[in-house]
Order: sequence, then C-alpha cells, then structure tokens
Amino acid sequence: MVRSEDSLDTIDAEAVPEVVVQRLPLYVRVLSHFASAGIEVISSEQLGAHLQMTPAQIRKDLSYFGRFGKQGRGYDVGSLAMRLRSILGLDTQWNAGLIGVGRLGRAVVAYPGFQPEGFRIVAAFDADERLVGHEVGSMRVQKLAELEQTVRERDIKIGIVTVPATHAQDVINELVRAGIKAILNYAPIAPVVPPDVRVQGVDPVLALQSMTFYLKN
Amino acid sequence: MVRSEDSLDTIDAEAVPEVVVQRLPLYVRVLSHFASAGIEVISSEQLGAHLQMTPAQIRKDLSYFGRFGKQGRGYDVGSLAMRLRSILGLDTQWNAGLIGVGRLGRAVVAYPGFQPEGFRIVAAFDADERLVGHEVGSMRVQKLAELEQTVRERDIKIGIVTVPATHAQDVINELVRAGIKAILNYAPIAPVVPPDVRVQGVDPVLALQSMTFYLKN
DNA sequence: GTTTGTGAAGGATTTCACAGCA
DNA sequence: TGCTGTGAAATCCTTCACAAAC
Repeated sequence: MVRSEDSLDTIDAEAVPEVVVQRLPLYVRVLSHFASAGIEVISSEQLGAHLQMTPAQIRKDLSYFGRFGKQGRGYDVGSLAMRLRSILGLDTQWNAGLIGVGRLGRAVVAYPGFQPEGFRIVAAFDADERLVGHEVGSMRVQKLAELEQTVRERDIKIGIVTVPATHAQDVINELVRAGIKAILNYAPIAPVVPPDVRVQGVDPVLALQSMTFYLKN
Repeated sequence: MVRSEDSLDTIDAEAVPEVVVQRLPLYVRVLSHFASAGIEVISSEQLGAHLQMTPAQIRKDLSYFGRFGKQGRGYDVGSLAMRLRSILGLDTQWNAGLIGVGRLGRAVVAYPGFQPEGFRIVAAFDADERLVGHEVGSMRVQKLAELEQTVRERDIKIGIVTVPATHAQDVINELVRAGIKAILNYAPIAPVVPPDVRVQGVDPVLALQSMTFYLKN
C-alpha cells in the first residue's frame, strides 16, 4: 500500500488489523514517556526494547497510517506522538456516561486517570430509585429512563458499565438502544452486542485466571 | 494430536497457543452462567452464540486439552466447567501480594470479586514509611524490604501492582527479584520483565483509547 | 553508517468440512 | 439425525531482508 505522508487522518478502519489499533495507544504512551524524559528522536529498535516487541512490528504497524520516520535517524518523538493521537482521535474530548453508582461505579468516577487523557464522565445513572438524585462526583445520579435523552443532549459517545453481573447485559442492551457504539464493561460477563458496537472489558479476575495456567504448568 | 480423555491435567503449556489459554477463563465463566441457569448440556453452537465466536473455534480450543464432548449431544456443562477449572489451576487458592496502598490499592483490596474465584490478597506493601503499620482490609501494611521474605512465608505466587506509574517499573523489578512469575499491573505503563514472568495489565484508559479510533473512523 | 518502509516469506490462528460416534 | 473432534485450507499476523533515504 502507498500512503502519502500528508493524508490527514483519512484512514480506512477496515484496512487496519484490529491488533494494530490496540497497540497504538501503547505507542502513544511510550512516546509520551520518552518525550517527558527529554528524548527527541527514537528508533524502532529503542521503542521495541521498551515495549518488548520487534522493531519490525513497530515499523509495520506505523506503516498502516503513514510514513512518520526518517531513514538513518528514526522518529521524532513529539510529532509521532501527536500524529498517533490524532489518528486515534485522542485530540478531542470524549464524553462518557456511567451506569451503576455502587461501590465500583463510585471508584470509577473518582479515578483520576480519565480526565488528563480526554475522557470525561458527564452523566451517571442507576436503576435503584433510592440512589437517583444523590451526588456522585459532581453529578446528580439520573434514572435509567433518561439515558437516551441525556446521551443526545450531552454528546455521550461512550458507555461505562459498573453494574453487578446480573444486570450488565440488560444495561448494555439499553446503551445499544440509546445509540452507543463503544462500551467499557467492568462487569464480569461476556456481553452480546451487535457487530457495530465495541465492548472492551476491564476484568482483573479474567486476567488472573489465564496466568494461573502458566503458574501451574 | 491425540490426547486420551483421562490424562489428568498434564498439559504441555508450550503446545497450547497463548490466545487459547486466554479464552479458557471466558468459557469457564459462561459455563458457570449456564450451570446456574439450570442448563446441563450445551453445544459449541450455543456457546458460540453467547460468546460471539464460531463453534469451530470453541471445539478447536477445547481439543488442545482433551475430548470433553459427546457427539450428537454436546458438552456436559458442569463437568466441562470443572475440567477447565482444573486445567487452569482454578481449583486451588492463589495467594497474592499487593504493592501500593493508595486510593487505587485500597479499592483493589476491597474488591469483592477476587475471593470467590480463589484469589486472596494476603499481604500489602508500600514504600511510604507513613503508611507502614496502618490497617488495610484486615492486613497490616508492610514495608517493601519485607517483600521477599513474605513471599516465601505466605506462599505468594501473584503480585498486584497499584503504585503510581512513576514507581511501577521499580516495584515490578522488586517482585521479579522476589521470585514472582505472575503480575497483575494496574499502573499505566508497559513494564519490561524477563521472558518467564507474565504481566497482565488492567488499564481502562488503554481500552478506551483503542475504541475511539473506531468511533472516529 | 544508520534506520526506515515494505514486499515477500514464514508462522500462527481461524475456519472449513467431513469422518466418526452417540 | 445431530454434534463433536480434527486434518487440511484459508486467513491473518509477524518477521525477514533489503532497497531507498538521510
């Protein structure tokens, strides 16, 4: 494939392997790390050493999006980070709505890692009548029936699910009905969604359960 | 490959693709779900529908470990779940040590999802002198210097890292030095570890950052 | 001299498709 | 008949290796 260096983020998402897209945020992160350490130029070799992957893979991954490096020199840390952020859509704010303001939901609302990366939780919902109206973060907890309208009004593009496993599929169905296409799911279930909706699970128990196989064997 | 049905969890971990191992916990989870719904027999077709994957993939995955189904019928939900649990080593308790008892660390200690799955946090550490000696959960916070000894004494096999990004690599180095081979990392970094050490990251921001690509494109 | 970008090769994973069994 | 288990085929992903660029 030939891509001109100046084609401004018009990327055919279909043409890029999903694994590659999932690695881009990692590149952004490592580049930011190097940038704040004052390093201005970096080779795929050095990036690979830090990410424990082959230089070839990094170069190939980047080649899906353009030609960012200079032969004999490497990549400009700052500008590559910026380009990748733009490709991923990380140069804008993304509004999220959170459903389930129990113990876990409140911890997620209080998590300080989202804001600086451009993710803002702008609405919180709960099915429990007794919680509706309460303050969480600086938001008033809304009832689930208001979901669709609020999604429209506050330009919510991401749903964050922090309800118990028993309610998670129902809540995810509601999000889908409200037009949400990206869901961050903290509930320990494998939800069923239409093919145009993406779900990313945050699940420490699953992560542990696959490691024990190697501990045992 | 031919595997006798009765070969009791003597599995060559090398021979099983890593992706397959990572899917097993998902199968266990869905099977438990069906079991508690009173379903006793299930086909790869039905499993596939719930997990949004092809029946062939499920059958192939399972075939790495044995022959669990009955032609013309399907799989016995209860016994397959049990077999997979045993293969993954989920039929024993696993002790974990947590490092970093700040806001995030305390939330992880309080997370009720680990215990019922056989994971127990049995020690908590922090580099901050002022936190040492305090109670977290029902544990006394220990200083990091006691790590290696405590790992031995309490049979700790898993490290959970909940320190800020700036300290995470150092802490992970300490865990590796103490002989830990499995690490659950909540810090937003891509740590460098020896090849015999496994790290699983829990990182909601990374998860969000790859979804925005598809929201944008 | 160094390092990128990339076709081509190689390897891994998924899907197909069907023999074999209940 | 219905569904598993599995070689073989197809697809997807990674690595190689080198021409081109600095």
